[in-house]
Amino acid sequence: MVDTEGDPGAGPTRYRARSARGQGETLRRDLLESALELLSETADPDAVSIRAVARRTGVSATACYRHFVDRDDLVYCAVGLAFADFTQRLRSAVAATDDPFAALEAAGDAYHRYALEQPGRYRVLFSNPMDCPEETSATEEEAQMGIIAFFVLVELVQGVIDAGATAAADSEGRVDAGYLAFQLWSWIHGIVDLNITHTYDHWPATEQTIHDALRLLGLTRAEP
Amino acid sequence: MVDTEGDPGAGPTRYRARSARGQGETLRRDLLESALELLSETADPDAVSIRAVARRTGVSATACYRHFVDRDDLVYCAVGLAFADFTQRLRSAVAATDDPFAALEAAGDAYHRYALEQPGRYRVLFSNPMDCPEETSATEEEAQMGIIAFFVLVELVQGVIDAGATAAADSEGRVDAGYLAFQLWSWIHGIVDLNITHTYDHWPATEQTIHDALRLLGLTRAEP
DNA sequence: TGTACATCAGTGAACGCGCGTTCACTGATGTAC
DNA sequence: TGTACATCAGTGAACGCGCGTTCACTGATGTAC
Repeated sequence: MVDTEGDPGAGPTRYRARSARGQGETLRRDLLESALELLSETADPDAVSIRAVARRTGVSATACYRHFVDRDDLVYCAVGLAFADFTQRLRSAVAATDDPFAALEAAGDAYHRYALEQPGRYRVLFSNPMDCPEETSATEEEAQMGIIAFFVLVELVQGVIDAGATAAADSEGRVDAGYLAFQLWSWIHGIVDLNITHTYDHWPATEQTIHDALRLLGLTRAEP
Repeated sequence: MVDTEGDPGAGPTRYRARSARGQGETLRRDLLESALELLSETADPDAVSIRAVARRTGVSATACYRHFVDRDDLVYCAVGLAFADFTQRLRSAVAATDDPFAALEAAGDAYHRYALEQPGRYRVLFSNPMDCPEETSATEEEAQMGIIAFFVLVELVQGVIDAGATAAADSEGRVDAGYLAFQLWSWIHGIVDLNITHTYDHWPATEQTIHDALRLLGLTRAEP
C-alpha cells in the first residue's frame, strides 16, 4: 500500500528499518523528531497523539511504550527537546560577541527569528506550555529549561546595566535587572505572539518594534 | 440518577425543562452559556465538544443542531460572545471618565483584571483564537470583534496624544497612535499572558508593570 | 563448530472511550375549520 | 365547542472514527556451553 498523505487513518508515512540489537535508543530519537514535527504543525501539545507520532515514524504505536511511560511523557520530552534547541540558538547568538549591548540585541534578534520562523514550536514553548506529567522520563534539567532561559536574560540585562546603560527605572525609581528582564520578555513575547496569532497586514515590522522596546527600556547604548 | 460530577461519560449536569412553543431561542442562549463555561475551564476551543456542551445544558447533543450548523459554529459563536462581553467591559471602564489619560489607564486596568480574573476566557480570545468556520451562524460584526477592539485602543492613544502626552517616538522619530497602540497592546498582552501561562512566585505585580508600560511609552500625564 | 537459550526490538489484535453527525421518532401545543 | 392537523422542541439509537493502552506474540541476534 502506498503512503496516502492526508488520510490520517492510513498506514505509516515513513517505513523504518528495525534497529540493530543494542541500538534501541535510536527509535527514541526518531520518535521525538516526529513528535517535534507534529508539534510544529499543530502548535498544541494536546493535539499530538501517540498514534500519529508512531505513524510518522513508521512504527507501531506499541513501540513507543518501550521508551516513554505514556503519551504525556513522549510529548513532554519532545517539548523539552524544542526548549533545548531554542536555548542553544540563543546561546550561540549571544556568544558571537563580547559587547553586552550587542549581545542583548542579538538575543532579541534570535528570539524573534525563532518565533517567526517556527511559530508552532514557539507557541508550544511559551504560549501553550505543557504541564509536567506525574511520571516522566525527562530529566530535571529539561523540565526547568523555561526558567533557566529567563535567568540568562536577567544576566544579559545586568550586563548592559553594568556597561553603563541608562536603563529605565520602575515607578519607585529603582533600576532592577530582574524587573527589566521581565518587562523586556513580556514585551517581546507579546509582539511575536500577536504576530503569530493575529495575522493582520498593518502590524509594524517586528525588528523595529523590538528595537524600540530595547531602546525605550534604556537597554541600548545611550546616544550622545 | 444523580449528577456524577467528574464522570464525563455520565448524564447531564443540569436538567432543563423543554422551552415553550416559540421560545426555542432560549436553548441557543443556554448552550452558548455552557460553552462559555467550558471555554473558561479549558482555555482551548479545540477542547470543547458539542456533547459536553449539551450535557452541561441538560439536553441531548442532537438538540444543538437546531441552532448551530455544527460543533465549530457553536464554539465560534461562544467565543464571539466572550469577545462582546470583554469589549463591553472595556467600554464601560472608559466611559466612566472624560479625562483621556484616566480613560487609557482605566482601559489598561480593565484589560488586565479581565485577563487575570478570567484567564481561560482571555486565552480563548487572544492566545488561542479560533479560525472562523466556513459556515457559521455568527454575524459579521461578531467575527470582527478583535480588530474593532484594537481600533478602540488606537483612539484612546490618540486621545492622550491630543491631550499633550509626550508620547514615545519610534526609531525614526515619528509619533504614531497606531504604532503606539500596537506596542502598548503587545506589552500588556505579553505581561498578562506570561502571568497566566508561567506561574512563578517572583513576577512583579501586574498593576505596576502595566503602569510602567504606559509611563515608558509616554502615555501618562507628564509630570512636572 | 554446533546448538540451546536469553534478550532485544519490535508487531498486531483487541479493549473501551468520547467524539461529530445522521436518522427516524415523539409528544406537547397552537390553529384552521 | 370539538377535532384533525401542522408545527415546534426536542429525544435516543446508531454509524464510524481516532484515541490511549494492554496483551500475548514474533523473529532476529548475540552468548554460554
